[in-house]
Amino acid sequence: MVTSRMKTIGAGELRAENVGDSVTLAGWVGRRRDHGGVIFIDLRDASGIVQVVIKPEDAPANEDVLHGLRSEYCIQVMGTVRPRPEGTTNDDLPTGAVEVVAGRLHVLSPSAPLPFQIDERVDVDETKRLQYRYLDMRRTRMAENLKARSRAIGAMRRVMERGGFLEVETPTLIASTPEGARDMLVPSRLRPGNFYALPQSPQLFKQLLMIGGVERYYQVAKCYRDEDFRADRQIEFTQLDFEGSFWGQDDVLEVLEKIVAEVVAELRGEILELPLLRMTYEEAKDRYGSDKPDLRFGMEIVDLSDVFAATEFKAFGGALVSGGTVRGINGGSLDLSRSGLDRLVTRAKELGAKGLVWMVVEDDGSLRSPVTKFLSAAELETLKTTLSARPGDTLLIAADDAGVVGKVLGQLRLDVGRPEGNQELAFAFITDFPVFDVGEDGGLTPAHHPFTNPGDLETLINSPETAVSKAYDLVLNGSELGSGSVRIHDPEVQAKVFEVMNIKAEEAEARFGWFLEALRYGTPPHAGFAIGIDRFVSILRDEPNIREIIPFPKTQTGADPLTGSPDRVQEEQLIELGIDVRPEVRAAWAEEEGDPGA
RNA sequence: GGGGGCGUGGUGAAGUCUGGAGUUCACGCCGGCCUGUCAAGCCGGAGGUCGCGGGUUCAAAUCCCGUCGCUCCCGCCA
Repeated sequence: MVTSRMKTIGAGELRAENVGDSVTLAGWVGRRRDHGGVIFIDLRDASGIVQVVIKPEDAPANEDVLHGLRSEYCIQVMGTVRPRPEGTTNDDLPTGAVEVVAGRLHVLSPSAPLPFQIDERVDVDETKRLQYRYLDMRRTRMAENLKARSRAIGAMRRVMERGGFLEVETPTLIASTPEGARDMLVPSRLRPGNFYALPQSPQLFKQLLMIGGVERYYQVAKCYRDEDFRADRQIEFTQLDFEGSFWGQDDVLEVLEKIVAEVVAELRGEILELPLLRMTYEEAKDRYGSDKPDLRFGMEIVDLSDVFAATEFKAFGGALVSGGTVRGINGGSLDLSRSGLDRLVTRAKELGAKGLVWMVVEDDGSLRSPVTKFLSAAELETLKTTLSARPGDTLLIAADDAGVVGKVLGQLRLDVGRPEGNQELAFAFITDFPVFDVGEDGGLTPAHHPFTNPGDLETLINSPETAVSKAYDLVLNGSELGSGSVRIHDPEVQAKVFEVMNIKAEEAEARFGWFLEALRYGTPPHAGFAIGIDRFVSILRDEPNIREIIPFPKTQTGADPLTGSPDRVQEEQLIELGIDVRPEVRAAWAEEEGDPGA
């Protein structure tokens, strides 16, 4: 596979049919088993591992290097493939039926003693792994993840090419837009005091491509958002970004289905059943308390407002009277102790609930709970029926306004029910997102970027809090894989949306005037999507975070332990850029360098 | 900005709650023996400022305060 003048075949490619071949191998010394008279080496390269047998009498010229071979030496072996002697084959290796008898052997490059072992037996501290990422990626886990990432991108490209999409690169030094995530900034030398931003997405450029007549565009695009890190968030990440003209929502979702199915087939060898589930935002919030529901398990949120419509229990009745709701989940056979149940109550309060009612269904069907005495027998019976309660089940009930109840029960559902080690893939498209998120104070914040088609303009203007936009997310196992929307192609609508989103006309003109201008020249209706490749592959590989899928990721504080970035620059560079570091930061530097103990 | 967890020879862990000599285990490393192993085996050896600083104490890896690093989460991520 990766042959050259220095090697004729990959170590991992050797099979019984190669017996008798003279081969030249090159790779790294994995495990070395030195029996004094005979030495075995597991020779590893990008294709896999093969056993090399070295006997001094077969290779007298090598005598001086043989016993000096150490882990991760880079070597070249000229030898002959032969079947392993009876009883010494290794069924755990694809190459286990054969071995290579070494003739000449060259050390191409010795290795210093390793900072950690290359084998998979121990979880090495991640900072150490990142500091020596080039060694970490010799280990199976990282090597396989890099291959999976490459294959996933390859599968995506196949679908795009098949669909006639044009790959176009958009600039990564662009104008800053203060809405949304914080921009990563790059100072300009030619215009001192001015800054580029790195793109949070290619959004406006791909819309310009639609206006430019490209019709079908895609790009494997690096995106940048200067926000805090999470297991599934880095400040730079990669998306498959695509857009189509004369498209509506269903056109986008159908292409997405092809992409997702191709990638799943490539990495999991599974045929995905299409079409994927579609669910509205409202339904997802109602049934799962989340806009990215984990659909691998049930435990749905059930509205109990009718059950307790006339209750005398103040916690429930009070919430209902003030326009709130009572909802519950059947947690199934949780079998929690009293302290375990109390922890759920504490958790619910952390999440914003005033309290949480738990009930355990006893063997005789009666309900054990601190609050049963406040509830009528009829209420308890209806409750059991409504939640399909069976002996052993634990019921969790919260009462408050719908937003709080959804958030609390949605999170408890995940805390209590999320299946560990479940390899199932539960995809869903979440559609009909609201235009605005309504804050606790009733304030409106845009739920999407202002280029999203807001649907019905009348609704947007008269009751913006209920407006539903043509925006959709792709969700997998409770993770948001990406989002997209039908875009605005009418400059009048675009201006109106800026207005509703509290971006003043002069400001919109100053910042997006060029884009409003572009919309005026026969803009086709268009729609698109962007899918997060790091997240997608990390879930398909069952990895706990996206760093395992990124070759050179950053730590939670944005540092790269290998190269030492970010780093201070020379004063001359700052002068050239016309910028200076603020005095308080310089003071902190001085303190750091002065007397660290003080 | 806030909350939780972790930091002990090169690597991974135990020891920390309940203070008493850097103690232990596995891997690796170095040397020796060994001709069919594949996590090779046997024998011997080296290697640590218990993240860093301060405090309490006769005595601190262990208790207290601070700080740094890593990590998970909330906020944030239109």
